[in-house]
Amino acid sequence: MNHPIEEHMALISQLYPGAYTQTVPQQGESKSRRRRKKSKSAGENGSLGFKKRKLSEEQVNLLERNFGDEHKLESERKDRLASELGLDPRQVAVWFQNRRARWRNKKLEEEYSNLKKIHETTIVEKCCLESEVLKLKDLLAEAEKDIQRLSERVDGISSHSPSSSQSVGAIDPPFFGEFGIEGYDDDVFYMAEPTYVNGMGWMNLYM
DNA sequence: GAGTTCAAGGGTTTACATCA
DNA sequence: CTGATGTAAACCCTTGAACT
Repeated sequence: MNHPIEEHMALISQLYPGAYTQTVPQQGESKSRRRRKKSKSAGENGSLGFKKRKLSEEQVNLLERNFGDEHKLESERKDRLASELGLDPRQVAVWFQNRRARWRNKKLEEEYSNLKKIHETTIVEKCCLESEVLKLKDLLAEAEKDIQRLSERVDGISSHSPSSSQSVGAIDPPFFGEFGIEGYDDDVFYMAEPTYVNGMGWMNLYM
């Protein structure tokens, strides 16, 4: 009694003469693992030469639907699909392998484009932060100039006054009050520890 | 004729069976 | 039980025919 798959393969051989005839095991022959032999040219063996056959639209549609359900192909499903599609189970397995490879490539491409987007927005963000740093540096320079001017003014006043130490103490608090800073000594911009804001560690380079 | 697509080839790995 | 050997199938990367 013939195996159903072998009967099926015989039917395929009838439907597609010349295609896969090399891979269909003959009566009493053990099933070979290796499929077709590589042919140097299609017409080398005349009508017996291998001709690559494209799967039909319906076959591909059914395969795609099955792939959508589950990317992995168990042996039972492979045989069932093969018989539904009129294909060799090996062809179904190959199709799934190739389809998984295409799926992986697509995934990789998507991942790459997502990373690219993230990189681009990070670059823009970095530029904004850099220009912010420049603005703040300008402000800092201005403030330092103000400090310099005020301390020169204080020096000028104190040189005419006998109680110089008192007047300096009287002038300082209102000056820092202007910047909304209280309780600081003259080292206003000293930072004891590097202050890392989320993802902004690089800012310390400018400090 | 160069580039792309896709079924299939071929090598490797893994799981299981058999045997000494 | 265990290690060696064989076989089948799954997987991955490459190849080559067909198509654009």
